[in-house]
Amino acid sequence: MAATIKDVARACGVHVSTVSRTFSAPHLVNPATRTRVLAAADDLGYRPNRAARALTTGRTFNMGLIVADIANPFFPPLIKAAQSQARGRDYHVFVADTDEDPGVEEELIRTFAKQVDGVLLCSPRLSNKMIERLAEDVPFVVVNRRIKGMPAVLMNVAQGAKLALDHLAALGHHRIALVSGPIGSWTSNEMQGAAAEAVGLDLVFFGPNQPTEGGGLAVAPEVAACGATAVLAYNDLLALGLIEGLSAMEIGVPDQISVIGFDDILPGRLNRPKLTTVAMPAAAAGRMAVDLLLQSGGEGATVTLDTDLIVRESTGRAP
Amino acid sequence: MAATIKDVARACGVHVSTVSRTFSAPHLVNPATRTRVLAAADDLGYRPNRAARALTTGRTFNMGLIVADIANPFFPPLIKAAQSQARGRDYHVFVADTDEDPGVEEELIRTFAKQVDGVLLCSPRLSNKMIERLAEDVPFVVVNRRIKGMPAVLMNVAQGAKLALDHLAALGHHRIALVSGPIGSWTSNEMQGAAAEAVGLDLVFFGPNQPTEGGGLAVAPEVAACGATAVLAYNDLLALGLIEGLSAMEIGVPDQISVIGFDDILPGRLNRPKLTTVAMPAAAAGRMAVDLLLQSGGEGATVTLDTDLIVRESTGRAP
DNA sequence: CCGCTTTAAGCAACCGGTTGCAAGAACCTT
DNA sequence: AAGGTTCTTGCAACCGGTTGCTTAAAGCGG
Repeated sequence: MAATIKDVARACGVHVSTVSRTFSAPHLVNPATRTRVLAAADDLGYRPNRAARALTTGRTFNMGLIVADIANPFFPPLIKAAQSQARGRDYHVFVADTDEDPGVEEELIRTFAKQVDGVLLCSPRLSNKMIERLAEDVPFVVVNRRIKGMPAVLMNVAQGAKLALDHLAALGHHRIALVSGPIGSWTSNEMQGAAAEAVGLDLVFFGPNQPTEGGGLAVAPEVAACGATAVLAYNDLLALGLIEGLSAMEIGVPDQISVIGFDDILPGRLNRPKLTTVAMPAAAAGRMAVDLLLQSGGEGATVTLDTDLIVRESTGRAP
Repeated sequence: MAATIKDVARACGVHVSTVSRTFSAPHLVNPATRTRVLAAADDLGYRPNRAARALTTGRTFNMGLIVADIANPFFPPLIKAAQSQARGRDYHVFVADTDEDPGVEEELIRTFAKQVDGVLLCSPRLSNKMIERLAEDVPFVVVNRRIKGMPAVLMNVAQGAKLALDHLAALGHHRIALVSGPIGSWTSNEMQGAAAEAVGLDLVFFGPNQPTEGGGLAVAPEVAACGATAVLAYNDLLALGLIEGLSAMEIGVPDQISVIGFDDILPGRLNRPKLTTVAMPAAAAGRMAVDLLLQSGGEGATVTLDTDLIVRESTGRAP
C-alpha cells in the first residue's frame, strides 16, 4: 500500500493537518518541522493523492482533450502542443478518442467531467445543443467549432479555402470538385461556405465522406466521372486516398486532375506527388486552447488562427 | 454546481446510503424506492462522482496509457484498440505522451498513479530499475519491453528481423546497414540481437537515432557512404526519412539501395515507393495489454505476438 | 515582567461517496 | 401466536486530503 498523509504524520509525531500544510501551504509551517516532515515523506515514498485533494479543493490540475480520431495525423501535433503547454502550467492532459462516434464522445465527456478542471473539445461531432448542456458539468474550450458564448479556437478555414481556390483558378481550373467531410463538421461547412462565394467557378459537391484514406478511395470514381479538373478535399487523408484511387484508375495527378487537401500532415509531405495543402496551425491551436481554458472565467473568448497554402506537387495547370 | 448524492437524498426523503446503494448495489433496495430515487436523480441530473467513489472503493475504472510519441503513427492503432477493448469492460483509457523524455514519463506515471487502476506502458524509455520501483505505486502492463515478473505484451521483433534479413539475402544482398532506434529501446536491442545471429551477412550498425523522419534524414549520408546495398531500419518513420534523404542524394530506392522498415504505418503504404516493412500487431497488442491488466493479479504473464513481413516496392534485387 | 501580536500546530468538519452493522418491519413456519 | 427469517433502511465510520477556527507557545514593545 502506498503511504498516506497519516503514515507521514505518525512517522514524525505531528498532526495530519501539519503534513498537509507542508505540501500545500509551506509558509504556514515552521521550517524545522517542515524539514522533518519532508524527510519522513521522502522516506516513506509519500506522494499526495491528487484525486483526494481534488475532492476538497475542487481543482484537479488535469484537463481532458477529446479528439474524433487519434489516428488522423492532424491531431498529434495539436495534442503534443497542448500537453507541453499544460505541463508548463503544472497541468496534465488526458487524451481520449471518440472514434468519430457522438455517443462515445458524450460518454467520455461525462467520465472526464469530475476528474478534470476542463475539457478541450477538438472537432466535436455532438450537436451544439448537447454540447451546451454538457457545458454545465464541466468547462469547455472548443476547437474548430463555433458555439455561442463558449471559448473557441478556430482555424480560418474559409480564408484557406479561398487561397486554395484562387490558386486553382490561377492555374486555369474552372470546374472544381469539393469533397467534404463528416456531417456536423464545422470545418466542412466553412469550406462549403467559402466555396459558394467564389465567383466564376463551377463547383461540384461530394459528401458527406469519412475523413480518412478510405473515404477518399471511395469517392474517387465519382470525382473522376464528374468532369472536374481539380479537387479541394476536406482533409489530407481524404486527398491522399483520392490520389491513390485516381492513380489506380490511371488518372494522373496533377496532369489530369489537381488535388488540394487540408491540414498539412506528414504523409502528405512524403507522398509522391507531394501534396499541395492548406496548412492548419494545429500546434498553435493546442497551445491556445490550453491558455483559453486556464484564463477563461468560462467567458467566450474566440481566437481565430490563419491558415497557409502550401503549394507542392499535386496541383498543376488545367489540362 | 452539479448535484450530489445528498441533493438526491434530500429530494426524495431518503438517506444518502440508500441513494448510494441504488447505484452500486440495486438489489439491496426496494424496487419502489429505487424508482423514486432514480427519478429524482434523473430530475436533478445527478451522476455519481467517479473520483469520490474511487476514494473508498479503491477502483477508478480508468486506466492510463503512456506512449513515447503520439505523433508516431505506430501508436494510434494500438491506442484505439486499447480504448475500444477497455470500453467493452466498462473502463476508460487516458492517454499521455512523454515526448521520448524519461523524466516526463516518470512524472506522468506518478500523476496517473492514484487516478487509474493500472497503466499500460508502451515502449518505455525509463530504466528497468525505475519501472520496478514505480510498479509499487500502480500496476503496470508493459508493451515492447521485458521486465522480470511484470506482465508484458511483446512483439516478436527478432522473428520479424529474421524474416526481413532472409528476404534481403534472397534478393542477393550481402552488406546490410542496420539503423537502430533510441537508447534503451528493447525493440532496437532485439533487432540487433537477431541480426547478430544471421550468418553470411555483412552488417553495419548505425545508432542510436531518433525514431522519426528527421532521424532517417540525418543518417542517410552515412548509410549511403558505407557501401551497403540494403537497410533495415528501426521503424517506418526512420525508413521513410532515409528514403527521402537518399532520393535527395539521387540514390534510387530500391534500384541502388533496398530499404525495410518496421511497424507498417499508413504513410509507408502511401509513399512512393511503397515501403516494404515488418508489420507489428499493434491493435492486437493494445487489446492484449488491456486484458492482461484486468486479469492479472499483477502476475507476470507474458504474451508474444508474431510479426509479418510485407513486401512492397522499397526492396529489390541487389545491384 | 506584563500584556499583546505573531507564529505554529492541533482539532474537527467537510468534500462525495461506500459499506459493515444494527434496528424495525414484514413475512413465514409450526 | 410466538419465535425466527428476510428485507429494507438508517447510522456512522471511513477513504485521503484540506481548511477555518482555536489554542498554546514564542516574540516583542514598553
